[in-house]
Amino acid sequence: MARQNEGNPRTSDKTIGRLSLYRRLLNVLQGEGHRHVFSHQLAGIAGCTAAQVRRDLMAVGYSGSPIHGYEVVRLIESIREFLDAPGGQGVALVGVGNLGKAILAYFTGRRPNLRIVAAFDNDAHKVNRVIHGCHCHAMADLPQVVKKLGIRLAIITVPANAAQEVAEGLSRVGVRGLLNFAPVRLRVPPNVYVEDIDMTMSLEKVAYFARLAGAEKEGKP
Amino acid sequence: MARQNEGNPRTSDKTIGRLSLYRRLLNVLQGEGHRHVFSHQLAGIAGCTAAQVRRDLMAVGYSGSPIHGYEVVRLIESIREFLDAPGGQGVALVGVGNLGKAILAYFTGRRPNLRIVAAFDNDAHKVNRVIHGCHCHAMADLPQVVKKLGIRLAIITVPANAAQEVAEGLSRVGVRGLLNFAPVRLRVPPNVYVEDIDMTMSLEKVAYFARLAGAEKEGKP
DNA sequence: TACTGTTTGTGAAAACATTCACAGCGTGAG
DNA sequence: CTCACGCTGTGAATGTTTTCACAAACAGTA
Repeated sequence: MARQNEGNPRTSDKTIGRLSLYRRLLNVLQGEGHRHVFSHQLAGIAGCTAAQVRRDLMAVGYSGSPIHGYEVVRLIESIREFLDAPGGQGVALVGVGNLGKAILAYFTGRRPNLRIVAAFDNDAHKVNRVIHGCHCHAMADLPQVVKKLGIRLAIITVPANAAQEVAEGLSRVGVRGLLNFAPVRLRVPPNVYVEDIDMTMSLEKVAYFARLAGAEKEGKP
Repeated sequence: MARQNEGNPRTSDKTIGRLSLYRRLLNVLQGEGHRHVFSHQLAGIAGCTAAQVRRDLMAVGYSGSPIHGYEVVRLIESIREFLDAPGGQGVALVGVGNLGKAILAYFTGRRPNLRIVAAFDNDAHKVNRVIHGCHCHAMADLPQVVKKLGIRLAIITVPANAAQEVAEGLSRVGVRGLLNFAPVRLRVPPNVYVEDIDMTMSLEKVAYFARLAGAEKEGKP
């Protein structure tokens, strides 16, 4: 079995993100009946350059042909091998408010490799009910449930003031990756990876750059 | 009036994001009664280095004192002047599904400078109702409403297959910034800024790096 | 067979972002 | 007054990501 090159310079954050994107695009292409794809085509759909695509694909260790480009099926498979945990991973969702529910709905029936297998909330009205196909447990049961299901990933959709405590609780029971929607910077042990989705920040970025774009009347000649 | 330095190297994406973050942290500090703050303190809360904070703050053109650090109130004000449009900007939200509703709820009563002033959907059950404090219009009325309210920013929370069309429609009626939640790369005119929030991609990133962190048993000695 | 056109994979260069490190400053101690 | 301290602002160094540009590969054509 081909061990993925060992002392390699750790694949970057951004490359991983784009690989995930490429895979999704490739699935669409496959659905449309494409057998092969060139780097510049993928780049066109993904919104980046062909060189970027080729550079990213170096990480997964699958080579295309200079004549036919990349074989769609094989490339999808190679990305899957590179990105996904064998056998899939269960995900916990903590905080079943508006956003939490929306995310449950959003992820239901998507990538079967990453399934939300348990939700948690401390609102008695939600506990022990099934919401968008997912059982909602009491917060107090989090440690047992996480351990029993072997959960290593969690999505945090609790209010800002509860997020740090939740993150600590999750880290303590073996969770190694957090997708955090609370507008707070979490302090976690170094073996836990945190990805923040900060909608307020993103919206402010949009507002700033939209304003710039609008103000750019006198462009360069 | 101090014109913001003109031929300056365009302030980066990342810096803008962090400025938004600093502002939020500063608001918390202010609420806790802090009058002054040092770069290293801000860095500690924001999760970056002191040099980074100082470098970012160069963009806003407010200098701290080597003795007291930054005056919280004045710094907030300077960031506000730098980031915000004077008088605030209205935002449209297109697609009032689970996610759209959650976002309406999330942004209601936050930054008064960025308010969602109109929602759009083509589900007759939602049209002409007020959802989380926001009037929902029919998609067909989008051009008129956007023009009448002078909206230049929009949040896209429609299904993937409708997103491109919606983005084009918005671009056509003067919207200059899009916050896109649909898992699609939008093709828009170059004077429209797009920021993507791709939850699937983020979750896959978390899964990948969490797995790496877990596998790192034999660290370096 | 030889030549053409197109694409991959990848060193090298460029662009961009972060961190280092220090001059300069103002305060408080002596 | 003089000194020492701790912080800011920023030039320079370092690190990271993206882009350039070209050798190598090979199908098609004649």
